[in-house]
Amino acid sequence: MSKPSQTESQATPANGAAGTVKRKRTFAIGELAEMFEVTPRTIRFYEQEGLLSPERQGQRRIYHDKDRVRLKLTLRGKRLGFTLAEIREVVELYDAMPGGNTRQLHRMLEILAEKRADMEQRLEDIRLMQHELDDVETRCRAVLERLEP
Amino acid sequence: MSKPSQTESQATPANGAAGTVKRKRTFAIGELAEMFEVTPRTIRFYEQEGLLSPERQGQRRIYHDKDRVRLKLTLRGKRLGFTLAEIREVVELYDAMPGGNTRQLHRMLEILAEKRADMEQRLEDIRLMQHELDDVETRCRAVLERLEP
DNA sequence: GTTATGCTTGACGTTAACGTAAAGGGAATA
DNA sequence: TATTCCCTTTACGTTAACGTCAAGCATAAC
Repeated sequence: MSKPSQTESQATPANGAAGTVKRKRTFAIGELAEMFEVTPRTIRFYEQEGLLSPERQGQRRIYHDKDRVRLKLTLRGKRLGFTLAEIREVVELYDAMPGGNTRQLHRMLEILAEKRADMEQRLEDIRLMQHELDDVETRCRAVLERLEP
Repeated sequence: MSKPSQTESQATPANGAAGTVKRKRTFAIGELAEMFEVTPRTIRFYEQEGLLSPERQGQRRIYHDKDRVRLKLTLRGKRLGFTLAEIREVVELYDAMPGGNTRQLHRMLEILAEKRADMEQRLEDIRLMQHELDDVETRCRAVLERLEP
């Protein structure tokens, strides 16, 4: 595939040594980028699209663990073929949840149902694809068997 | 989603009535397009990209059942997030299979293994996503419970 | 001090996968 | 015969999701 279908490659934790107070770990954009094997540009782009809103210290962006999690979810959504707009829609509603009005909550349930149906369709597609892979491989090996003793 | 995640909506079989010889059914581009809920443009584009090679009668494209199947597989591949280039790579090798040399066959097995790994990653992503959906829905309903008696 | 590293904000470029409009052919139907 | 469909090719337009400079700031290392 063209997409980096990895999960998250833990970078070396620069702070938070054993025996120390579990200080809130933060990340620079480059660290986060390396973690997930994306470019800083990608992360800035996601921010511009309303998917992330990191803290600032002066100019610099400071990412907390919640940002890291959100990035992870975003990338997972991408691997599943969701557009950034779709992901943002969920994210925004999710942020508005505590204290969200009833209408928003119901809208959220609607979206959840849609996504769920989507996942089911994807599962079915994957199952079918796997069967085809099995099929092709079987035939492939059969031909090879006749060519190589 | 933006994508038409449907399977195939059987169009009315214009020929092949009961009791008739199972005449090879063919399709015009418009019929095929309607079947899969895509535009003719999309189908022509796939041909241009080497994914389809329909028969011609004069100018007109005539699609046989094998073309229909190939289109179906292509669209499934798309729903799974494969690029047209990736799909074509498999399709081309698949066409070259009977009579294909050993090297090609082994290359095919390689690709199959890759795709298989990809499917596994996708399954994992879907499982994780489903859990998150469950999670969010639970919390969503909890909040609603406190708002609506 | 200066060199290097890593960050910042523009801003224009690129690719995939089509969309859309123009101009025309041919057969069937009114 | 004229109109209506459905098809054809050509060609330029569009959108999403970044890539790729360029120019500049700040801090850490030498």
